[in-house]
Amino acid sequence: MSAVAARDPVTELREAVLAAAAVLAEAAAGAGRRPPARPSLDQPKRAGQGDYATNAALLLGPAVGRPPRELAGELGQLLAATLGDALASWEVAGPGFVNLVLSDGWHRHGVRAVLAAGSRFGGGLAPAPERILLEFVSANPTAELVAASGRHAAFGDSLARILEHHGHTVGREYYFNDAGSQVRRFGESVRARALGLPVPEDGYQGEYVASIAAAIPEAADERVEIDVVAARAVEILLQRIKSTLERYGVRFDRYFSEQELHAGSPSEVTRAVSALEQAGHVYTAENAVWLRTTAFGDEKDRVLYRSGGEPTYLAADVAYMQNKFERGWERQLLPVGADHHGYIARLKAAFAGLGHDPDRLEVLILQFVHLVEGSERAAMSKRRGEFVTLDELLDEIGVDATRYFMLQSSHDRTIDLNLDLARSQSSENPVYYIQYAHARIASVLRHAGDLRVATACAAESDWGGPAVALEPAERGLIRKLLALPEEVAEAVERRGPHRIAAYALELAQEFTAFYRDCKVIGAAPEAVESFRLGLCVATKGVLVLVLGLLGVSAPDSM
RNA sequence: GCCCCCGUAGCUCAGCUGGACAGAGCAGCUGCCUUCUAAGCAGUUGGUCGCAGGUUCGAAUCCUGCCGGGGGCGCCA
Repeated sequence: MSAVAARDPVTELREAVLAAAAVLAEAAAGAGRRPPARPSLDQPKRAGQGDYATNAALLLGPAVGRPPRELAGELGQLLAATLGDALASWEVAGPGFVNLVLSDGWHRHGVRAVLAAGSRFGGGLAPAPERILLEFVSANPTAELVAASGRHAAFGDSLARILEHHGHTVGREYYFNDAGSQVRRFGESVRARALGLPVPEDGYQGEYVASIAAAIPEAADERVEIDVVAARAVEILLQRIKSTLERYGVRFDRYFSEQELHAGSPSEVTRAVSALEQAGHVYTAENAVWLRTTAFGDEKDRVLYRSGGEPTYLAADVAYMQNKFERGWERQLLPVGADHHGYIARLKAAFAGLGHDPDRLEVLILQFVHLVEGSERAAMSKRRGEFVTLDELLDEIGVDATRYFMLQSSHDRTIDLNLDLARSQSSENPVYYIQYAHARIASVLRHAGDLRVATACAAESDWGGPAVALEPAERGLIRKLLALPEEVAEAVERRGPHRIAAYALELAQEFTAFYRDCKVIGAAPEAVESFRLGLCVATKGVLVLVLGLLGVSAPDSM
């Protein structure tokens, strides 16, 4: 818990509102009485409704049996007393909102706070920091990464960055299946290609398989076991996947091989299943070994070992979850594709069966990325080889546009990707608008010169007093900067990087309005120029910060 | 049949643990480059928030039903 970071002006303001609401609640109904819901502190969209507005009195009214507008008046008086000079004016509005107008001094102080916090601004606010393991992408190394993987990669990477900024410790892992039937099938497809034979019906048809086969001299040698060919092929593909991810700016702490879980005696899979067995959740029927997931709300029990004795993927997944837990990760996040939704219940059941709190395993569903051609929806099947690879997408529209495109939508919304449209519109991607704002600031600062900027940003610099009124565009930009802490908190709470993408765009818009209305270089008196330079530096810092959270670059010129 | 997600402006989407006349980008139309970057700015056109009920002082937001789109219901993952 960072005391410095917690002292951002909006958090202070929110605390003041909560405190005032609590005073009113207690006065009405005795100590211990609290408002029924958390009062809002919004920035109203419409002019004339204050810089901030709270519905505290509206929530309190029914709870204490008094008219909201009357309570709102008392709330305003309490706030005026608490906030002193920071509050320029307040009013009761509508059914009982309290609209607050903050002073120019409060706004100037806000810019100082942003500058002082630097790259830590808006961060470190997690009330209870946790050790979180985020497993994402985890695409099987039987094909190159497809465009849809770009969504998973961008989502997971950005979420990790946001969680870290909020104060959590995050581990990023890519789990890959290098055992089991799909891998064997892949090996068979590679061999078929090497021998010039038709690829099996249920095999992998894509052209890339031929290039893999060509890279494995022993693939055509039928004396070499298929598992060896499969292993070599997996190794090659994993390398390709890693380089694509690197190009995409996505980092993993570890690539976790499924085979690790099957190795040793007893293996981790064996140990995990034993643990479930000792807890009484395992039984044998029809020669197969079953996990009683129905005891935890699943609709039917699931097989751990098939009748032939082979472990299922579920068995390995259970072992991996246990492995993560034993390494000290207290929360596990697992973004998966929408086609895995039926898998959630059994994973949570197994997690609970191992004795863990199922709330600490969060499976997040990412809806699909649909490839659209014209108005047709095209299928993307890895086996048939009909897909756009992530590399192709990056070739076409670049890393920054791809990441922003993937991150701007909420994870529960399907993304339609029209390659032609993406190509023709890539220059209209909002990401460039944001980057452009950053480049403009960089240009302004270049014109001012390092020395001038440094003196302007010094803590003791003169930024003008009450005699110099701030422009509306300045005040608006400052409030947008100060909104970052709650935006980050919101993005964390919802596991929603798209909130940061939207915020970045709004911030760029506010800056552009400021740039339009407020000349920086040469503004008079000098204190105004100093203040505006400080505001530019603060804005640039926050843009760098949020673009960083999205994994997007912040160029100094465009 | 059962389960999950979505249905907001011509297009792509924010807003959805209820709040004050519905937001942005793009596209369209009209203007603006001797002025800190025109990848920009100003103005303008455009929406019964899928439909119908319900809860509420107040519903795009919560509940129910229906319609439409996507996905899932194997000893595949």
